[in-house]
Amino acid sequence: MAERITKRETDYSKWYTDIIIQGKLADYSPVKGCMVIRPTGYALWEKIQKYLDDMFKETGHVNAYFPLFIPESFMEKEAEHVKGFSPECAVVTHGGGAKLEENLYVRPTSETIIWSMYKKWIMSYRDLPILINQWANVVRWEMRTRLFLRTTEFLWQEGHTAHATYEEAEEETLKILEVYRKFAEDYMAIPVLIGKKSESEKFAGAKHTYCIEAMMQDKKALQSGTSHNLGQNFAKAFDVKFQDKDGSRKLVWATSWGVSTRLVGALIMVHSDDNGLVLPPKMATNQIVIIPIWKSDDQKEKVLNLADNIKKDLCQDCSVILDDRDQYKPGYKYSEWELQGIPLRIEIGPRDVENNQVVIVRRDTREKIFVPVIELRNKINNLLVVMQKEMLDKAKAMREEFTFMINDYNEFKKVIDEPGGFLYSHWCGSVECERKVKDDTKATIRLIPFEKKKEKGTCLVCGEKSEGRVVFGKAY
RNA sequence: CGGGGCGUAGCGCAGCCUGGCAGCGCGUACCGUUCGGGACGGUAAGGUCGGAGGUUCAAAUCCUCUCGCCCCGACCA
Repeated sequence: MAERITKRETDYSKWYTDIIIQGKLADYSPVKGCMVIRPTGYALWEKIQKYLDDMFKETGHVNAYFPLFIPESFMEKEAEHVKGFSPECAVVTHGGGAKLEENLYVRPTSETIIWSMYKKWIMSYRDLPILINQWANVVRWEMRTRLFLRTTEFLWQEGHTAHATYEEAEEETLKILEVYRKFAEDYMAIPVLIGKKSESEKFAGAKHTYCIEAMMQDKKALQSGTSHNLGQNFAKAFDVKFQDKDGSRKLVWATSWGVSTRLVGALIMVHSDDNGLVLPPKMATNQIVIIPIWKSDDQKEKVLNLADNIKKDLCQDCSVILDDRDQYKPGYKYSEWELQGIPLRIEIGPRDVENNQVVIVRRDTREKIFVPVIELRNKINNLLVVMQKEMLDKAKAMREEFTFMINDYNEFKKVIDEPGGFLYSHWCGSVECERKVKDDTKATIRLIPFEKKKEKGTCLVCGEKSEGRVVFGKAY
């Protein structure tokens, strides 16, 4: 008998690792902090890439590719940026057997090398905007790593745009944030809060940072995507100016934005259960697995015949696998496919052939549904839509259950610890109070919500005036 | 970097205290019986006991050094 997955309530962290290792999504590699993304896990990343890439293209962006290596001097050009990233960079000092003239940083993010190129490419307002995205790997030498959530090397996309005006850059920043929100909710079935990061949480080198934040099943927050308005910081650092219509030379405005393989971690932690991965239909490589059941050869022929026909029928709408392996019993197959998160399982046995029906089992609810063969295609298509919606609704309901309005700091400390969740509280805006909350409770300001209501209140910590609530939570 | 745990068959582990044939479970291969929620019996293959040095007639076991990984914390997407 194969090993079971650790229950969420026993050890959430172990459960998460079990899902990934046993579900064959990824494996530990020989290199510390780095993981191998296995085909099952990579397929999820490919889904993410496919949908997002389409959305980026629809909003006018194009893909390009910049080098993995960044000259040390480039990193040092933007003060905040180098301060934020230097400590966590891998640096190449030798190449071809000789010490390099100048050290090369393995990119932790590509602003600097990209803006060194934008300097060459931007002369006139007619060259703007530049709307480039790249799919790439980056390296950040984190002290502690976790599969998908934080690995030394990870895959991501990074958009880097250049604009003539602040307003245009700001519009771009918000447009991408909306793309991220829509993708998270409509495809991954992950409800997200959108808002702005506080000064201390924003990107190193940004004017301000917007983000999407999701709640995991352990009530911790996961920053799932960021969109930065970089102002003119990188234009200044790399001296990127353009000649405007009126003949004057102006600094270019910048944005950058990204999501990473961390999203796979989010997908796992939001939906999965103690039996393995649970995938919303749109994120699954295959939506359906058919498990044929037989005893005699005579039954086998009849069952497989029906299964084949059903597969052909359903393949018109979605991706279907027929698991006709002879060496495993049905029960084993059920467990194996549940581990893989396949949304729907169709069981076809001798009794079903006789009654001209099949059994459908939903992965998310594990509900068994008996359906006449003639109604199957409609029923399946309907179920896939329903599941996609209900998974989002379920995640949203959980988030709402663990969202609290907190006015008193003692109560805050209690609630953040148990049950935990998103706490909406007043904050005066000072770094000191933010810091104190973090030191006392480990909770940080996840975001300052856009829908922040004008509401008079007093800061949770110092009691000074506040104009509205911000969202606190413990983060990954 | 601080704290904890662990390196023995592909995976999970026992054996170490008290030195004496390297074992168990799962998995794998083959044969037979099975097949509607992780089947069973039989046979077989599979090992530099993380590495180096030392003590000893004899080391997985005792001593010294060393390398690596995982978990918790600080840091971070």
